[in-house]
Amino acid sequence: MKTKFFLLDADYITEKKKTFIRLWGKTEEGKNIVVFVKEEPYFYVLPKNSKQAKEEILALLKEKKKEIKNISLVKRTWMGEEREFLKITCLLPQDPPKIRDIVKTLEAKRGGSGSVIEEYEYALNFYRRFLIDHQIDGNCWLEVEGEEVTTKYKVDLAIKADRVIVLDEIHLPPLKILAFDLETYEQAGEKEIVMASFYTQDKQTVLTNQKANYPDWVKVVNGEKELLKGIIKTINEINPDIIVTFYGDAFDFQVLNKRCKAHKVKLIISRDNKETKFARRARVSSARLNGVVHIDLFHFISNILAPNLQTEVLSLDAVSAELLGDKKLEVDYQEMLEAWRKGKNLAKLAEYCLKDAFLTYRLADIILPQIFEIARTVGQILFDVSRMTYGQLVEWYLSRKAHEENIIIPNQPKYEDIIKRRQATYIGGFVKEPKAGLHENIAVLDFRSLYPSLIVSFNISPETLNCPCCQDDGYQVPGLNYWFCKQKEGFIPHVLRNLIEKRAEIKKQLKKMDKSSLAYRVFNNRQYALKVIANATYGYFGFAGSKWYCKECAESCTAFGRFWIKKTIAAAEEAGFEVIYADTDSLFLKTKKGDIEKEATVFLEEINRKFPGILELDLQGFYVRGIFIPRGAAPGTAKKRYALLDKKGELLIRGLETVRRDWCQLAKELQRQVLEYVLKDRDIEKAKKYVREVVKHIRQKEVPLSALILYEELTRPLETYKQLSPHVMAARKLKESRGEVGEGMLVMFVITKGPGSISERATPVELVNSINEIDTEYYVYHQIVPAALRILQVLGVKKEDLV
DNA sequence: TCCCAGCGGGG
DNA sequence: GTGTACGCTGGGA
Repeated sequence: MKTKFFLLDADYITEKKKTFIRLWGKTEEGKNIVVFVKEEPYFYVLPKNSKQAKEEILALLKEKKKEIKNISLVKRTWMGEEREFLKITCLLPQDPPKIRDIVKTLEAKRGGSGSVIEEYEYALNFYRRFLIDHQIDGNCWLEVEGEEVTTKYKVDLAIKADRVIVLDEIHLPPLKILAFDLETYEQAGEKEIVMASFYTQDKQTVLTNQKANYPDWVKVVNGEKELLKGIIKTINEINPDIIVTFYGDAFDFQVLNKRCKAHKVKLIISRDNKETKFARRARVSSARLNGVVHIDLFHFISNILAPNLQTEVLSLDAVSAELLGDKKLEVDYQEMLEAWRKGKNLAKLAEYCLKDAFLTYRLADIILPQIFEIARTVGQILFDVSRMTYGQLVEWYLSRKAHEENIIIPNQPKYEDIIKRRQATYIGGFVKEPKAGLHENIAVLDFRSLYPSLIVSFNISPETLNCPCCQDDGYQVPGLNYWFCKQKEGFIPHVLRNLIEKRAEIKKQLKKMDKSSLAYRVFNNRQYALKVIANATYGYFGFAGSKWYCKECAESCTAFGRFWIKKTIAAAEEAGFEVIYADTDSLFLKTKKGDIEKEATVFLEEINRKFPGILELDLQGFYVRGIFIPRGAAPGTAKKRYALLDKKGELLIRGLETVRRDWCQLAKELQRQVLEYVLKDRDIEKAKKYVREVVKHIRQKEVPLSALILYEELTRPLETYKQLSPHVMAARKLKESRGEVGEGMLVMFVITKGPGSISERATPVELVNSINEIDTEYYVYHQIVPAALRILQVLGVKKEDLV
């Protein structure tokens, strides 16, 4: 029987020493399907002498009583050369690393006979390896041939298949997408779930255990345990293919899991009836529901989209404002606590909760198609791809390409090597420090994909570095004793060149397409996916955890980059521009003679004729005014900081927004206001006056106490702190007064007047009776003045001008 | 100056 | 172990 379906998720199970890949998906008719495919794990051994190595390996495995399926001799490319490898096929997915541990004892460097030099690809994740080997384009249409089997899974169809064929179709099957959000109430670090919202195309509902008068889309249950059961039941009834959350990995699913454990409720949402698992990852674990894809949009926004977003704050509120033009319902934290405590305004909270799910759903509308295309490009599944950083996307893309070209995938560095690699620094991009202060009529130019262009143009790759064939006439790296091969294209330039060409081809086709068509949207996302990978390749060379790490390659990219941007700066100055700031691949220009727009356009045309290969300078935009703050000009100016005002009156802010919760509300708002006065009103005096006003208000205690609260979290048990920072001291006082203080508690405190350090005077807000107890000078000198000076210092404003 | 610890996202 | 991994900043010592 032949069946066609769209792949959504992949994992594996082991049954009686046999391993099956599970492919979860959806048929064209909308049936949920699972396909089992038998697969065997394997890895490679690079032998010094293959006959001897094979004999010794077999003897050793016999001695250790370790079973394998077989050993065969294969040819693979390694560091640009074809070599003979032993391919060891194993029985179970966990075997390759274990058997590798035995085989490695034969290496000479580990005191063995030396018949084995090294082992490869023993730590590749099993289902990811499967996708690579079968050239499956991540989430794509597949055709399988096999027979139907019965399972206890929540699916309409289960098939045991022997053949998987990849189909080239762009449409999506009917998918049910659910956005979901929780509200919790925290006391002494202990969180309880009090509300949940669900948003799908045809069902929007809120569930809560807090009694009040609600609209009819809110359902009230009795107690938290019933609420948990209700949440699970609601999700299972909706039976979504994809669940989207905003920060669900680190918050919603974590809390849900914890509270389910506390009430002994089983958190089963998966299609194989297994409890929700948390796949361990770098900083947060990911909630994985077998057969149902959980996408936490925050990862993709923070890992991939952030550099291209205006906002530096990645909250649901700020991201929605930018991408959707919509915002969260306004409810501040104090107001929310009050509502839960006193049962006040709960209908508003229900609306707030549903709005969050609604925004998440709408963000998914935009973001999911992008992730789908990246998944197809990289060749891995949605769940993983949606959580990858740039480096990981590049790595899996290269792994897939390596397999296509019979190239061995290099090993991941060991932890000690990562540490060592981190110490090996090299010179980065060229930065011409900005001329501090305000500038008018600015043109911003930048190189189109500078580093990918350089990698392709100068054949920058680990195997082409200092090749013996081009000692005298290779691509010489400016200022370094390296060269790259001119004879043979390296693996990475080869992959990148194809990628850039493919993208150019897609962009050409896009011009002919109807913008409202499905094909247009799909191909536009595809060219974006290719761009994402191309632009990340340089960083990947220099990333310490990278499999294709090559410090010399990364160093050469920046060296070529510096060479060309300096040349461009010189040319711009020659052409009569003032270069007010330049960083790596961008230049900020002013002109004294004539119109900046005309001048810059002419300059662009001229300079682009002179560049080699595919190097090209683009116009990023024109700006009416900008403020530039050099490194070290004010506290907290480690990275690039500037703000530009465009012709439409929109502000483009980089590196200035500070929204840490250890800053009080008043300071955060003040900084934004100062920036607007300076850029929009062009009035430094007004900004100064405004700051002095705020200082006066604080000193006269004319500000609400709530604007002065600092929020900091107790991340560990109170007793374990060596360093008695302000929030720790405040928490101690809280414990004295009411006894309950728990790990994970958000300490809300203010700095009160009196003797001692800031810490000693940090007081829980609930122990403060009036604004008169506040240490106004702390707020003036540690909050307001630094926030203002961060911007105003470069305009010649001094502390004394503000207080 | 160095070191410790929190932030970020969520609520 | 379906591995792991940040970079910056404020405050105390």
